Amino acid sequence: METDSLGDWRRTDYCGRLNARDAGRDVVLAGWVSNRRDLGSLLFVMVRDRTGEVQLVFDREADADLWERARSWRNEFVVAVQGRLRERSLETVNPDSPTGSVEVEPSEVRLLNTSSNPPFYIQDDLDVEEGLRLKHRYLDLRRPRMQRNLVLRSRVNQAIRQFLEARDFCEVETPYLTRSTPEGARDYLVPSRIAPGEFYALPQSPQLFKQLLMLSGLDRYYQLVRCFRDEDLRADRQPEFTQLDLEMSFVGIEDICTMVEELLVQLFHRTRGVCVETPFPCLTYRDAMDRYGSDKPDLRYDLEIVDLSSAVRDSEFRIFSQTVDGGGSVKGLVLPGGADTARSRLDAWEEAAKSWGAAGLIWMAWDGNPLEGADAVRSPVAKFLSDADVRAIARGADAGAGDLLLVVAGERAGTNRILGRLRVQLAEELDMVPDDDRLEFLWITEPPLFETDDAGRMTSVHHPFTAPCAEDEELVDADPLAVRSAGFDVVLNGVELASGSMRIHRQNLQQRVFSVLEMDEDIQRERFGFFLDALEYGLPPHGGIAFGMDRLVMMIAGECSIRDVIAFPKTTAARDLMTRAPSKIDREQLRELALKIQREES
RNA sequence: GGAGGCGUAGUGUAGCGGCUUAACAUGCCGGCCUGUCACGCCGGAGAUCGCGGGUUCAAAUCCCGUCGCCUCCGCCA
Repeated sequence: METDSLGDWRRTDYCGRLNARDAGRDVVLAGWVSNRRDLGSLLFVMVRDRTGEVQLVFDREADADLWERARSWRNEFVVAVQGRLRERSLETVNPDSPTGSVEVEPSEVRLLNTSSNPPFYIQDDLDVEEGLRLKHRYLDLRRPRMQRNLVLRSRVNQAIRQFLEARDFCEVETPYLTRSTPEGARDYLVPSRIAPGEFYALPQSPQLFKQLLMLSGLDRYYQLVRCFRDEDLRADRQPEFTQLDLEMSFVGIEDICTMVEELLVQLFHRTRGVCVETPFPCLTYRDAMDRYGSDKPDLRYDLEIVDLSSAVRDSEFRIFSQTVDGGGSVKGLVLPGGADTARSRLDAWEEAAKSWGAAGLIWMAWDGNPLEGADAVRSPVAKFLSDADVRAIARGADAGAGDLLLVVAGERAGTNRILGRLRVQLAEELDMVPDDDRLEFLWITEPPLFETDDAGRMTSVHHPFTAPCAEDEELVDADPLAVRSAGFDVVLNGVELASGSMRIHRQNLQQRVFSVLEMDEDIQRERFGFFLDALEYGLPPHGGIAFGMDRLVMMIAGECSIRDVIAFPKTTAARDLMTRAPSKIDREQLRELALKIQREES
């Protein structure tokens, strides 16, 4: 099909911004045909650009030649049109469209490019396999909703920069080709051509660089920076992701937190027009685990974990009393009005709890008034419980008639974890998560500094540069697992949005922490020598935080997957279906990098 | 590494041993239509049922394997 050149035509307006106030003007528009309605000698064509769409009207009686040309247009053809914008007559106004009060009467049109029929409709309420969207991402991104998300993301970035620049933060770029520092996630590695057999690692975060910038005296640093972690993917996790990384010198936790709250208030106000309340509620890690069984609890619903340990300490039911005797916990969740829950569902919950490591899940349903004692409750263990037990449990759980109590007994941390997962599942299954735009921010503070991994080795909960709480510093060598860190996370609706901490700024403490992590001096020198050297030259007290930008934008956009706010994301197998990366490389490239591919064992 | 779900015209689904020449919707192509906006009406084309193997007289349908996508667990300092 023959196409025209744009020539000297220049767009005067974006389609989506036209309204009745513009009526009477001559306009030049350019965009993609989004829809045609051919009524015979009358033809309506919608033209779409980044901002929206507007209707063109071609009338054979008005201009047979133009009408004939427009009739050959198909969806997604690229067109430019020159014409008069006119107000629609009252009966023909479309109240559902932002530009529904106007239409364009073209005087001349140019077909700038044709298009094959796209594999899916370019419209918002589409329901196609995500793989197909990713393969044709450039078309997926033509959808208004995706464009809105990209524009939103740009605005968020802009608002962040403006906020931080106004507070004397300085954006510094740090290297992507850097040194592998084992610990933490798997590195993405880049072979060096010039140094055969040696590798760069892509940064898991600019952590050490930003601390060194504090040493340099930059005082306040930030960066919107790509980070890389070679771990398995999730709906909220990509192998390359963007962080808002920032660091401040001569501050305490509260300075960083206050500033972050102000930033979030401004961000949500500017981009979504909502008021975020500050200060955010604050939970210690321990409280969060005890009350919600999670270090990122969703506070949009209650369903708090109740501790029944003291209520059942002297219970005749041995499983309860012995658990408490042995230092464990008996805890539960109360479902108000849940007494009539179907047996099959209770069984399914027990199965789930067992799959998470629970010895069992005991349910107690109060059909009558709990004060009546054992007669009022139905439970598989009812026969083991005395009247006094049942009353004490009901009191401890604050359960009333019609309520259901789900109980797990066992070691404290495990019990919390299991109930925490059950809490999330119950909330989803029973529709307890409000579907309004509620935003429940909170801080989680004082997480442990260390934990042990499966093999019993000591590892950092956050990273090895996190400072311990001042009052716990003495415990670092003596009882490392008891040490609380000066770390803090921002949680929003059950999603970890940001994680920060005060950092270690004295070499001696840093070395003690490395030692706890079972790194002897040789290993410390080999892995972090440059950093330990630097610590001799006056590192100021400092701390910082890093936001997951993909998650943040996802939350602001109201999307459920970070893939919907990333222009070109990867699948759960870390593939790019559009470019088909990763891909094999040719022998010559391998040779140049001094690499050999080991044949797969079959 | 593990668990689950999905895979059938361009797209979204139905069919789940033989009533199928694989159905429906939408998109696409053609025709008709002067106020549509999910336009409408009429007609048409379009599918090696993801791939490979097996069971069976007979497989889209059952079994095994494999690939791809999604969700979750492990993992993500």
